[in-house]
Amino acid sequence: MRQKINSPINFERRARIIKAMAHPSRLAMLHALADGEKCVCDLREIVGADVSTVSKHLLVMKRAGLVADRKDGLWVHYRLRVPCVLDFMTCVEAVLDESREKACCKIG
Amino acid sequence: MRQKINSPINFERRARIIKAMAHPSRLAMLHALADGEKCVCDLREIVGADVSTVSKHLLVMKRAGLVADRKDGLWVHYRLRVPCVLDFMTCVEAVLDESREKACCKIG
DNA sequence: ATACTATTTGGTACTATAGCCAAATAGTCG
DNA sequence: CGACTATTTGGCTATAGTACCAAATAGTAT
Repeated sequence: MRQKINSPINFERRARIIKAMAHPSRLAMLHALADGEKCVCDLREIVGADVSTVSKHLLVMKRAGLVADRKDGLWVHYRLRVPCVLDFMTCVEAVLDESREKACCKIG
Repeated sequence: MRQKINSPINFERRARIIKAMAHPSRLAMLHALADGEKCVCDLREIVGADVSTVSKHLLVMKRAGLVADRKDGLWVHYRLRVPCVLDFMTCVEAVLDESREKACCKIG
């Protein structure tokens, strides 16, 4: 049975997913995964943090359902599970643009 | 001059916006604002928290550029500034669906 | 000015998140 | 097995976010 769109429980579930994206390093990783899966070591280089930190970030995103992993020998490869999350960035940029407009160019 | 799409500073800016959405009450408010502006008192009823809490949530979203406010006598009306943020919910639901599928119906 | 209403701000207690180091686990290769 | 590499986990500290109450602010109306 489907939840009502505006039931509190639904907002909690959605917030968990959105929260899992709400970190610069995690956004950078999602962006990097756009062109295919990457091992933790690759992602570590991209975000430039301790491997353990990166691993924990990935766990957060995995639990949220944003990424999936695949073990291959010593390496664990992560991949985007629902690529549409990246499309959202266009809208996020629109928020930034709108803010810039209001901050610098509006008269009165 | 435009920032490179994957510059660290850009991920920070985007994370700030996404973080401002990453709370059940704030999502509920954004959803409620879809059909036009609402006063703080309306939003308070919708989320069922202390007015001061609601006010602080709104400040977070205002600073992020998600909502704008307009004073009218005693009331302050908030409105969505960039409605496309709500379109993202379709994708968030896809993440939830994908998770449900993997959890319950996949064989092997 | 006083009484009243809507909203914001300050303070504080509580919980959650992030980062790093060190240690544990898992797999490869000689 | 022992040495080595990739990743995860545990533990700790620092920082950030949340919620409520109480007090301050702002506007209306008498």
